[in-house]
Formats: sequence, structure tokens, C-alpha cells
Amino acid sequence: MANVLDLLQERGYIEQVSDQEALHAALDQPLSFYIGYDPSAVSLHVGHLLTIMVVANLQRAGHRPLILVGGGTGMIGDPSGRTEMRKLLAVEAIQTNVRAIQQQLSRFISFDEGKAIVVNNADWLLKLGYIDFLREIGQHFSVNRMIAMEAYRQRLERGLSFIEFNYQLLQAYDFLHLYRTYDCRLQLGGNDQWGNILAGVDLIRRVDGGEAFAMTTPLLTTSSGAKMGKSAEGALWLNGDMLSPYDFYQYWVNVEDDDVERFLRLYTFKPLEEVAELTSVRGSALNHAKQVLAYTVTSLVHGAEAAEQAQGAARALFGGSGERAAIPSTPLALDRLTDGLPLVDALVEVGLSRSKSEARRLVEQGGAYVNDQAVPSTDRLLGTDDIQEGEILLRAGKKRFHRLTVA
RNA sequence: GGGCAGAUACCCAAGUGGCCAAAGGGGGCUGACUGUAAAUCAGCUGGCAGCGCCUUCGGAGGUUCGAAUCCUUCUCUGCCCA
Repeated sequence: MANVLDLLQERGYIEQVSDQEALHAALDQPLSFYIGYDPSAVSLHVGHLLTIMVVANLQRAGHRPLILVGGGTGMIGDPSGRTEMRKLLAVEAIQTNVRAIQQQLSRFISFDEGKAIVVNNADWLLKLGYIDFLREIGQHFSVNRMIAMEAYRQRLERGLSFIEFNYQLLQAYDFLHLYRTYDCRLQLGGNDQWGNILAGVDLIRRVDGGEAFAMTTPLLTTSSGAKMGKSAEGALWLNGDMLSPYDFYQYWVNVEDDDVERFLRLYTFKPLEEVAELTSVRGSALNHAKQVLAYTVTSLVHGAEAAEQAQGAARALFGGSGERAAIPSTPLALDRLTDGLPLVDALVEVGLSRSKSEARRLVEQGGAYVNDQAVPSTDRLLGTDDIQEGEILLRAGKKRFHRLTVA
């Protein structure tokens, strides 16, 4: 049977690994590994998806994930890859987020029978004594070495507070703690975590003489250079209440041509032969591959039923036939239409525009449509005449849709 | 603790008494072209009861007919010295 490490490398998940051969050998036996997720939001987003896929692949290969939610470190903020200091979070907010994140991950990872464990570093970090910590851990860190690191160098120019500078020690300590209590031998993270992860590997060797490994995933950008996981509406949340499955699906359909193959490899479990097959075509024929990508990822994140609906909705809007049920919708009371509801207000209400000014601009620039009819004037009122089969279809620009369902 | 330099709209960054809702760039939005792609070109990009009004240039006061611009003070940040 093939080693997972080979599989991960083949699919493009791996940026760096600390000791290729030794890790390869270690992965022949089941081992425990960990990855940290920052609980600063209630939902994970597309940017997290890459490591989630790696975790899922590792678990499928028989290894045990320890999901560390940074209830303790979240109170500090990792300076890696940031130019500004981060906001400090309230304790209760972190608690709610931690629960929500575990819930989300359970779609990808099985938590049954201890096959994966969620740990919260607040449990051990909060009770650390400062002096003890300095004596046991602090003595192993060289400030000279730390400030030479790329991650800190950038911040040294802009300013770095002491609390942030400690982040690496805490993360290294997490690794040591998990190594001791769960025999955790591998830490996974985005490539911006490389330095922090290695610090843990080092610490384990120095303090306990143990062997541990680091593995990082590439920091993805789209082929035109934009950061992954941003859209017009902001972050691409995995939570269906924060971003509808339809919009999520649309994100993947709208991926650039040059990204389709890579994304199929990274964000689905499809065999590589099938990926190659799907992406062997050029030009508009690639749209099929994009649909497969969108359907598959949506199905992973939101379930097959939601993916089905999202696809149906997309086809209804862009292809002609299909079920439009999954197009985001807002209920509207009938009596609001009898006197005429300003279109501009409706656009804002359903979230197609952020303010009335923006809505007006949209209309003025010819980008607003009611039931696929371009709207000529900002004075346009929605009335009962606009109802078609119980709803009014609003559209902003070429591809943002919203239904008003009249009740 | 002392000295110096800063804090401008989503981000970077100009502006140093009225011509400033504030240059330029990035990002974003819309349109044209397309394949629900990219690239390219054009327009838009504080809010609202629109041809006018309101809020914005770190916070609070003040000077002035008038302040992002001057003064006082506070907060925060960077640099240098201790």
C-alpha cells in the first residue's frame, strides 16, 4: 500500500517537511498528529480547507488527528504573516467559536471512538506559572535565532509587542505537551507556521530527546495572484448560514481556468487520473470540469443535497433549465408591494447592495435587473405586477441573483 | 524617563487655513468583449429625504467668518537616547 506522504506529495499538498525519510518511515505506523485552528471566528473558511483536506487524508490512512483549538493562544495572536497586531478576543466568544468549529470539522473528520480528538490549549496554557515556564521552556529559546527568522524580521520593522513575540514559545510548548500526553509526533500547518512548528520539533528534542516532525501546506494564491478564499462578499465561510451553499458553489464555478486542475487535486478526493481526464480540454469545455469541482467541494462541505440544489439553481440561472430552489431568497410580505416598494430599498434589503447609494449606482450603470429585465431608472418601484410564480427575481450585474418570495 | 517622527476613507498613500467628500495606487463594483474564465478597455467607488444636506481625516477641547490643515491636551505607534 502506498504511503500517505507519497499521496500527499503527489496531489500537491506539501510545501515543506522536516525530515522526509524519517517521517515517511514513521507514517508506516499509525501516529497522532496535530493542527491548530484559530478560534477567532465562528466559522472556518475556504482558506482552512486545504489543511482540512490533509487532515482528512491522514485520518483515512489510519492516523489520529488532534485538533487543537487555540483557546489559550487565541488570546494572544500569532504575528506570523501579519503586518499588524491582532485584536485580542473575549474569553466567552472563543468558547462558542470552539464548539462551532468542531461541529464543522466533523463533516470531514470522524470523531467517533477517539479517532480524532479536540483539545483546547487553554486547558494547559492558562495554568502555566510564569517562572516555571521560563525555567523549563524559555531557556531553550535563543532570541538571536528568533529575531533572525523571516516571520519576525518583517514585524521588527513595523513593531512587535512582547506578547506576540511569545507566541512561538507557546506553540512549541503545545507541541511538547501533546507529544507527552498523546504521543503526538507530527504538526501540520500552513507554510507561515513553518518556524513555529520547527520550534516545537526542536523543543521536543531538547527537553525530552524525542523525535517529532513538521509538515506544511503551501499558501495558496489563485493563478492571477489573489489570495485564496476571498470573494466580493468577504471571506468564504464554510458555514451555510454565513455563505449560502449556492454562493459557495458559484465561487468554485468561477475559478480561473488555470486553477481548475490544481483545485480538483487539492479540494476533492478524486483519483488523479480522473482529474487529468476532466482537465484535458481547453477553452469553454473546461466549464464542465469547473462544475464537477464546484459540485464536489460543495457536496463535501454542505452535503450532497445542498450541492444538488446549488447546481440546479446555477443551471436554472445560467443554463436554461433547472431547479431554482437554492437561489438565495428573502420572504416579502405582499402588502409591501401594493403601494410600490422602491427597487433601491429592496436591493439593499436582500444584500445585493450595501447602501442605497450603491444600489442607485448599480441601476445607473445598467447593472440592475428585475425578472431579467434591465431597470432603466432609479425610481423603479416593485409592484404586484412584477410577481411571477410567486416571486420576483432580482439580479445585480451579470451573476448575482436573489429571489423575493412573496407571501 | 528624555528627544524626534507619525496616526488620513476597505488597504497603501498625498494633502499642511477656504478651490477637500479629500490627489494617486491597490482592492472592489458596473459595462464592453467572452466561456458564469483570464487578459484588455471604459465608468463608478462616504451616507442620505440627491442638483442640496449630513457625517468623515486617532480622541477631547480651543483659535478662526471658515480647520484634515493652527494651538492645547489625551491615547496609540515607530525611531533615537537612557
